[in-house]
Amino acid sequence: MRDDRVMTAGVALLAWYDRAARVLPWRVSPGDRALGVRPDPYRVWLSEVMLQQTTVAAVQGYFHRFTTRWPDVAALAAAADAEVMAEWAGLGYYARARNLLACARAVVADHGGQFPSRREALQALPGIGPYTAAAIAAIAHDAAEVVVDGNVERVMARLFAHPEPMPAAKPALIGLAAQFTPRLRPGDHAQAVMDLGATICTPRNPTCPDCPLAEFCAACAMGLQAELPRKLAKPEKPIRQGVVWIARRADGAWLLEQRPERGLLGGMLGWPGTGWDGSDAAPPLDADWQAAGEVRHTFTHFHLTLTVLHAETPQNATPDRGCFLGANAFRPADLPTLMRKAHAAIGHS
DNA sequence: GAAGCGTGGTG
DNA sequence: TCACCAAGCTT
Repeated sequence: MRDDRVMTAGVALLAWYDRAARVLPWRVSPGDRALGVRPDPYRVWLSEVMLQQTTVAAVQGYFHRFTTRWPDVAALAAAADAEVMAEWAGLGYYARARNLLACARAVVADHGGQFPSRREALQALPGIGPYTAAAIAAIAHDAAEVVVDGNVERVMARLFAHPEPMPAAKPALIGLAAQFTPRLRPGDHAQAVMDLGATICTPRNPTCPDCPLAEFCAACAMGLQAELPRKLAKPEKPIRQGVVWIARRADGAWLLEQRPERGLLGGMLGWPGTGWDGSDAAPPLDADWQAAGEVRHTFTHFHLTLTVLHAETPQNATPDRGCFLGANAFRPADLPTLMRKAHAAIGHS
């Protein structure tokens, strides 16, 4: 596409954004942005981290609870690890929560409590990679950064009918995104592409008749919009098995343990159990273990079938693993979803 | 560079 | 039902 045509397409996209921008709690509307209002970098950062590989619908409630409880980066930096992990429970990719805290503390300790404004400094912080650094710089500071996420890749692949499959196409798509990013309003431009990708130029069944870029789009002209970007087939997910032991003491306390910092569900609370790779383990204490059900759960790269065993234990029980957590202190909502499912499988409160 | 890392929605 | 997918980062 000719340069002036690309520029015209960018203008059309911003015009569409000015009337169709989604209203989101971490955003400044394009109208307010034009008046010089800028979003709070803390809220932009928090939203961007939560939105990594996660839908807006899933993030909304978490964002509201986090910002209510910890309204600024200093408050979050001062929070206890377990409180933040519990608040993140259910959102997934728990390394994000650990990095979130590490980042907040680094901003307080090394940056005087102010988020850096430059992309390079942002990207040096925990949990902030190339995308998130560019997004914060562009959205919070209107820096002329090229913001490339899955939406941008998809829109670029279609707009320019780039046939190369992902992820090999990434460098070329970054180049196209750089060509497409305007010098004026780069923050609004980035958010406009996100909105377009989320509402019109969707992965499946894009609604080209509603698209402000339709007349510029090479894929749409060729009817290829649903085929792009091409992706290589993913390997099949193996099925793994495991067991969890859910013990309830006479006083109502639950036997839980904190999982190792690294790895799956790292740092989260969970029920003592076996590994999920065929490795064996002994129950955390001797008891009359009863089969309570089976839970099926799918992670990013495998399916899991979890056998849930349950036992009532005497008040003086001394487990080999984990700690009893009082009935008042235990909330299923503090557990990752898999562990909530296991708790639900035993069928009482 | 590839693998590991969650979950809920959807077609 | 089930495979695919979402505003990626880390190792």
